[in-house]
Amino acid sequence: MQEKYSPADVEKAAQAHWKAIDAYKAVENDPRFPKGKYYACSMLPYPSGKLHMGHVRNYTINDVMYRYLRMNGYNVLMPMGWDAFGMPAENAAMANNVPPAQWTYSNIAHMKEQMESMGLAIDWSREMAACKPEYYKWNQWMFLKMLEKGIIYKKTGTVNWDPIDQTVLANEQVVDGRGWRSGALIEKREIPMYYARITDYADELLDYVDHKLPGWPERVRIMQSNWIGKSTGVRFAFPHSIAGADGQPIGDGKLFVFTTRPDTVMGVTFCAVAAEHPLATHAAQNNPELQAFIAECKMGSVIEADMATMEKKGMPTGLFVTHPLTGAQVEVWVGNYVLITYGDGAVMGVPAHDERDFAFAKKYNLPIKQVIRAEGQDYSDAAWQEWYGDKSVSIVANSGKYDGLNYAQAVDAVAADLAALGLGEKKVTFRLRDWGISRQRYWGTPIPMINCADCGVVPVPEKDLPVVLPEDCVPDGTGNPLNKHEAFLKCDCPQCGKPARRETDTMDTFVDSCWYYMRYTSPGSNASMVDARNDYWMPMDQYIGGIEHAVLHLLYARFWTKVMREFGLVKFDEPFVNLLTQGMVLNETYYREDAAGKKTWFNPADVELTTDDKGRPQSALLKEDGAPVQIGGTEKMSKSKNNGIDPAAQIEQYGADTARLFTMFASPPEQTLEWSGSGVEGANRFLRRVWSYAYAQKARIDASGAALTAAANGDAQKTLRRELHKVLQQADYDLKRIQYNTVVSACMKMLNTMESAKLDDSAESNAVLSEGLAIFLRLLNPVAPHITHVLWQELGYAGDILDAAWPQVDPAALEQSEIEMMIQVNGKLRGSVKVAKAADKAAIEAAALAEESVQKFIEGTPKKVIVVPGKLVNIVV
RNA sequence: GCCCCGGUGGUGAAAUUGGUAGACACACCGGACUUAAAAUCCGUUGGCCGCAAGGCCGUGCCGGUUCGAUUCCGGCCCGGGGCACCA
Repeated sequence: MQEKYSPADVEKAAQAHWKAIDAYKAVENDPRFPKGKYYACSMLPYPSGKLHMGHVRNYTINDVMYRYLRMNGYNVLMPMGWDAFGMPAENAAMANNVPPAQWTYSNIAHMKEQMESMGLAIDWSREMAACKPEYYKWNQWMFLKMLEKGIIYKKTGTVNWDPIDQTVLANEQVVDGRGWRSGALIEKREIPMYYARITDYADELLDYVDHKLPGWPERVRIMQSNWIGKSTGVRFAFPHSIAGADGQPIGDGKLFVFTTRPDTVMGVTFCAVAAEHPLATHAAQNNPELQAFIAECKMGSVIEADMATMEKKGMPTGLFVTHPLTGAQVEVWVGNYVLITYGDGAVMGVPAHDERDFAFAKKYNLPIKQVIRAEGQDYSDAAWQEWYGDKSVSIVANSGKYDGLNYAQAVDAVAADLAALGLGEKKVTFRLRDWGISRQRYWGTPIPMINCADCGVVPVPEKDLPVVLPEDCVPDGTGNPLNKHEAFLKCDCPQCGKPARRETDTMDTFVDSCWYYMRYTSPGSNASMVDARNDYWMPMDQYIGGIEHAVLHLLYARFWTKVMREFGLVKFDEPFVNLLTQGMVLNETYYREDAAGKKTWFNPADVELTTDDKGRPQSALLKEDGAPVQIGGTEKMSKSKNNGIDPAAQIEQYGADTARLFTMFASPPEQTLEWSGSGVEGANRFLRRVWSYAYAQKARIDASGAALTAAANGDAQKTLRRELHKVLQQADYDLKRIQYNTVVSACMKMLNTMESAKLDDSAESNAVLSEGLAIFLRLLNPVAPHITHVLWQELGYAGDILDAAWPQVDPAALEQSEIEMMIQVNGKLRGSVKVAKAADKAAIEAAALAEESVQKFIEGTPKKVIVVPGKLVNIVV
């Protein structure tokens, strides 16, 4: 055994051993693991080139879970794969004139090496990459099945066009009116494309996320719920006879609106339509002023973020529609706050009971008619704002036959009357849109369709799948290179056999991540996308990934699963039973600002900090030139702030165990983690101490554990055993609730306890020590698998620590004849007293009252004495 | 604007969900070892008062419930995230 801890040697040896025995290959129904399967999976990485700290954190959490559960008898699966399609590869291709395929495959190779250097328990036999035909063939197969069932359909629609990336984005990919990757202002374009009917599943997706996913974090459930955005109300029409250019009534003579407050319908004093609404277009024909206003609205609507704060503006169209229940003529306005994309692009205006309508009516002097009062309140003294939002107390008033009805009654009555007129019905509206999956991009799954001059758009027959994406293209920034790839384009029409052209659009890469975690379960499955093995592993027991995927990926994957269920491919409703969203990794930032205000960011590794006597940072100097830089605060590690720490460099300097230990120790998995160079040093110092301690005690270790039963009679022995088992108990609890930072604390505490134990040289002491180290190494193993693997061997413990049984708390070790109880007087800590463990309440009370240190706080007889068993005594005076 | 999640020493954090606040670390300071430095080891470290024994205060702020509140309730302040003219 080496005297000094050498991470490089230790990790090389451990990793070679794992490789030699194929340690992490998971087999269905493996008899070695009696507790059954546990599928713990991380969100698959994009192969950007190298690992970042977010990956390290993600996979370490996954790995700790794996090792803990395996030692507890579970058949654990931890797979890995590559989100290998997507735009960065195209951008890199343009920059370096290399095909995306080549760039991607070499990145995968490099990142895989880095993962191996972390000592992760990955079953590589299940590795997948989204850009491999054997994978994306099944995207195409699902596409065709969904097309056949009408779950995918083609339509020409207004789409978000990203002018920098030259592609269409889903609504979800547009953030504040800008492309989620490029940051470019999004334009509207009309493009034919394929949509998936996720809205058909909106109700079920909402129901499960609201009520049936207890293993998901509350905030993710709320985010999804908001995203789906269910509203219940009534959709109804205002009849009219406004005719268009063709002489026919526009919209069949009906102006449809949607409202969640049909109980206020008698208070309508105007209608407002979106700038894009047919009535607006019609009215503008001979009205240049309105034309200009509509143009202004369309311009403004590009930047959604500004819309919320934008002033409510409108203009009358001069057109009138008929109120369906009163017959009154209602003027139609164009309003800049009405969205063409929601409902029917038109709203009824009830200024008395809607904040926006109220502001609008005030501004343009439109009538305000109150038709709601609060329960128990007079009609006259109710101000609209106070109870508009609270449907539970509103009563209809000033509305003829509806007077006196509460919300639910009014909705029913109004809906029934509108239905009788054939003008409306109850309706549920969602914020969620159908998912546009076509992308005008090269590096993705080809959409398996063929355009034939005679037959039109024809699906590729299943037998001809996969439609293989050529891997030799180099995009040049002028659109999709497939459009120039004759060998790809050229094909025969499956229907008529005549020469035809292939569709060149590819699928959104979110399709790839919809089901990859199921493909892991069925590697090599050629006859179907997943096989019987999927039934064994899925649904996934634990999914781990970043909060940034709380809506998009997780919603699409849930949708996809439900479609697969419909096709009989899976038997469950939801793919992910438990979800852990790990926190971001942060680091300090340093910058200099030039005269023009442009900031240059410096990597923390190149900056020297000076601190005051409390250790607070005072100033920062760039190592290179010794001149000061500004301290910019702690932010998410990113390229743009140049505050990333390279995991490879950390592993090189300290070893993987140190990197793992630090990332687990610094904060709980779900919280943000602040990088700290000295914290890493501390983690490394701990592992060096572990090694030195094991080295020093090696001669005393009796790995057989034979002497233990007779041992532990001395006070020091008992105390040590008690401490160790107590800490183990706590650590077990923390492992179960995935609070790994305190598990590391527990390891540190154990080492401290063993080091300071005052043991003699007896065989009994040696036995206690042997037990202690065996517990300690196994507890530390999930976090630091390499050093514990080697020490387990060096100290002569039996077998491979990987499959050692998890240490069990010995209740006998925890037993104490005497316990210390705290004494409070009026809730304030005043002293403590040792009492026999078996002491009854009266005895404890007496002992507490007799305690000298507390007596001076007690005058006369105590009013009351509260005894909390095993904890404390509170004396109330 | 609405909806979430946070706020605890100089710093990261803990407190098994109402029972000893600050575990475990980092940093700082002091000491040992060393010719010296690094490494290592030992010790102090929430604030205030006090020579000390000890006392008082203390988990963003103000109240409340309770024998007892970081934890529960009400109202504010601050930070982070999500949604945002959604009818």
